[in-house]
Amino acid sequence: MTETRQAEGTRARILETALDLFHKGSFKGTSINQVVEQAGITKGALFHYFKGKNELGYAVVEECIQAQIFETWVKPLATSVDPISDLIGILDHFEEMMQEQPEIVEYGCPLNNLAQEMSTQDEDFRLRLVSLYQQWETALEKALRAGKDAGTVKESIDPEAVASAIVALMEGSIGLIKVNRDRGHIRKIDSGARAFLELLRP
Amino acid sequence: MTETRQAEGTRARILETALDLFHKGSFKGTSINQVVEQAGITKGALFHYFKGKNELGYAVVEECIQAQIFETWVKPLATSVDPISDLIGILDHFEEMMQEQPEIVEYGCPLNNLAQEMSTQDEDFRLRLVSLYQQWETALEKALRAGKDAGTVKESIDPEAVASAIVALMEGSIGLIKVNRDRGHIRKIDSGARAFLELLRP
DNA sequence: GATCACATACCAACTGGTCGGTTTATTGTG
DNA sequence: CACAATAAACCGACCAGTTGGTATGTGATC
Repeated sequence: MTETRQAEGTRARILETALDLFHKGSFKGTSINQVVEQAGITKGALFHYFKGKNELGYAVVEECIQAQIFETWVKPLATSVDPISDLIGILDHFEEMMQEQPEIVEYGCPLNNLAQEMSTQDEDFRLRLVSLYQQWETALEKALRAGKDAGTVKESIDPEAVASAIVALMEGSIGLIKVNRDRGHIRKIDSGARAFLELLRP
Repeated sequence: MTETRQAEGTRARILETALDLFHKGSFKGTSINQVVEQAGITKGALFHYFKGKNELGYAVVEECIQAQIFETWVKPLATSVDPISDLIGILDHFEEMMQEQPEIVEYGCPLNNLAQEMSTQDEDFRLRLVSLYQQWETALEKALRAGKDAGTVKESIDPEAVASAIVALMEGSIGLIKVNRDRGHIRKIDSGARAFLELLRP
């Protein structure tokens, strides 16, 4: 209501800004001052909502990144009986997104970025990050099992192992795309990932 | 000969120390003072050999990491006619290493760590990092082609695309292991990667 | 009048980097 | 061979700027 004080609005803007900066830069590489400046608030406001920089990071993981992973990787597979087709559908969606909002793709996967940077440095970060990976893998594993039952996935595969291999393949591919910015190379990586997924068909 | 001055010895020790710290920590996360302290030298010595922190980083990539990638990923495949078996051999070798020198595995792939952290932040870093990935992919592509000729690799695959998919799978897997430190999970990731590779056999 | 939602001023610690200087090795010259 | 001249190797105090974090204040709301 009031325009000066808006409780949750400020907190949300801090979170949103922090996610953006942590994604385009890194956790250690972005300063609290940067977050404060870009969010258009003050340090007092930030420390009012978060105990410190780390706590802000934890909140970004638990609230923002968790939602992103759920939206793009868990939800689309929730009721899948043909996970390979659905995964390829997600890749198609990425390619569309790359033209509309290139930054989202250019700067890699927020989850992987933070995980690779912070998991060896801070156990509290690590625990929260593994939890997200867990959700992702579980969703895949379930979908692979359903696919096996429906006959859309090769009988011989182990859903648990292949689920984590798919996560590895996805994160690895997104990471490679981030480094090889060249469009030609991106297409190569993309078709490589697709080729691997196709091998899971019966 | 002399014990106080040893020219290349000092430079090598700086490089070695920087690689260690950049690997266990990160580039932005480690300070020049840390490098100086752990190497047992002084700031003057460091800036005598390297123009700045970035130049030190470039040298670490071009001299240290390049050598590591060549040793573990390029050389073993140089004359391969059965790349899948040889790749699985490399994975076996990793498992042995995990018990002797756990740190090398715990902290992930130095190339990927640096690439994910720095490629979006510094173009000079990125260029040097893509060059290493290029060498890796080329070695794989060549081996896959040889495998196809020798009948040890499925005819239908595109060596170029699959080469980058294998790099993605490896980097992704190493990344996941770094986050999921649990031994059980590590074995799951490992067998997932192996399963994917096996699918490339005829 | 207490509490919430911020704002402002400030701090010690640390950052990458510089600078003047000293010590040692190499090299040209007689 | 001596010896001076030059260059390379190295030292450590110092710098301005930035870091994450704090202490105190202020105006609105319950």
